[in-house]
Amino acid sequence: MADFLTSQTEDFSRWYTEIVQKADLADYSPVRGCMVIKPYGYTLWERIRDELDQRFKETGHVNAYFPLFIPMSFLEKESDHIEGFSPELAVVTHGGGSELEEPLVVRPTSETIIGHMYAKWIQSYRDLPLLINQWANVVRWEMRTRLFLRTTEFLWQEGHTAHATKKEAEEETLRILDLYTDFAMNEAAIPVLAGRKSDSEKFAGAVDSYTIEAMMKDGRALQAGTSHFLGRNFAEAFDIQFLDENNARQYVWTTSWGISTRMVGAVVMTHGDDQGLVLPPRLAPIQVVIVPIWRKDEERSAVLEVAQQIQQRLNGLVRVELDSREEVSPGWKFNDWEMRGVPVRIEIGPRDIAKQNVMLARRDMPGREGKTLIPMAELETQIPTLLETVQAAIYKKALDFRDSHLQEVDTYAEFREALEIGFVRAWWAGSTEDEAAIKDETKATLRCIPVDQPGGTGTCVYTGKPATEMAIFGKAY
RNA sequence: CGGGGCAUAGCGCAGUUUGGUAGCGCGCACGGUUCGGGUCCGUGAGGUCUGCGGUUCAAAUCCGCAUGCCCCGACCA
Repeated sequence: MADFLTSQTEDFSRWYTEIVQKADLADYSPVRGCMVIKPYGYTLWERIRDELDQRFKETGHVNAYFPLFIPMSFLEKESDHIEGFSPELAVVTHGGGSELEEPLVVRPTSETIIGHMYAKWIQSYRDLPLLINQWANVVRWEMRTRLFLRTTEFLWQEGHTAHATKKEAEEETLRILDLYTDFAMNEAAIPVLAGRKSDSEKFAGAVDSYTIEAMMKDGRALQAGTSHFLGRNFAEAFDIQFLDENNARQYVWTTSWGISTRMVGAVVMTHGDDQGLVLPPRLAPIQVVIVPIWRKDEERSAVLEVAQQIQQRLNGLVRVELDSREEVSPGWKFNDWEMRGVPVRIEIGPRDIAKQNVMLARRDMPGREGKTLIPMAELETQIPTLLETVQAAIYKKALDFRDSHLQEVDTYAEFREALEIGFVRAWWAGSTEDEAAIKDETKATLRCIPVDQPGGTGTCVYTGKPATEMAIFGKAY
């Protein structure tokens, strides 16, 4: 195995920390809990951002930008909201050399300031629905941080919508949940469980929170995106009212939803292996890398010339890069690009040029079995197909892993045993206190009550009461 | 914020027990060699030993305080 990287089985969490740094995704900053996202990691985030943004636009949303600073008093207007966030707020008390009259909060999320503005902007039912998203940084003062998974400052998008009816707002909440699910599966190749959060796990200020839960390669759960139905909580707190068709004053119904740079961590921990990152082709900053191989000087220019031709032919078709570095050997480059998770590698040397072939190597199938020799003429047709094949293959692999680590159980004894392996699905009719007790006893939390239910009834795995829903439990990040 | 650990070259570490002029591997620079799965050899650059204070003829080493980071618990996208 690779001796430059701790293996996943030896210490998964160490593997994660090492690969994030070695693959140049991110680096630690001088400020506690913060990270620098390096160009390769940021490009990956840009790919995530662009795909999501396109989906938001397709569903009628527009982007705007709201300020970083929020008056402290705004957060206090919604009691659950301030209670949930106050322990993790960064507060600015001084500006321009003197103490501020009212402290400013660095946004942990923007419901309040957006609520304030929506109250101004919304007058009539004709102003609704209002569908705005923003791409922003937010700050939450976390106790324990990990690169991408939980940092003091992180990047995300937060959508904030206002609707005339409860039904519309609930539909919006679920539409976004579907959108997130679709993104996770089709772009990030991450199978997720979409469902509702329990009361104890839901967003501070929400009526209902929905989540997409992903399983990492160590069997632990990662909340990869959330969509909240906020009811009229923020509408009442910020007095967001409109006149309906009958000239009656009504409060709006709002939603909010977000996906953050944590998604980068989800990609890393879903697909990575002992050689390093394995990136899904649709999100990979570099989809194809060309590694030229030569022995003698006279071969060098010939090989490089063909390699450049290949690059030009593929340019525009896929994201391709030519590695013409002379100070490292081809073998070194193979390992280097595998560590960085590039989905497909083209190897081209004098032998191939003589026969007008190129060697293709798949990142998801290390070693010889992932290599295919193809005629050079077929590059334009074979490469895009191969990328889609790899995309499908890594999704299948992740899905098989998830399914083989998710067990359905009837008894609490089985429940505890199954948690050692991964997720548990069980009938559930417990209370918030029961959830807390389970967490004490097993360290597992209720991840979600899946949208897709088997139907029928059963017996609650913990309380023994009759249950109408099944829930997913797991140990979470 | 509670419990534990660590801080020495860009990175990973030894040296600290028993105080005596700073060392190894990787990386980096240069030269050569190699190149179809992390080549090999040589030369070289690089350190207020986290900070402040104390003990001592002498401190990376002993003592005190401070700071930062990592791991384990309570909170979280």
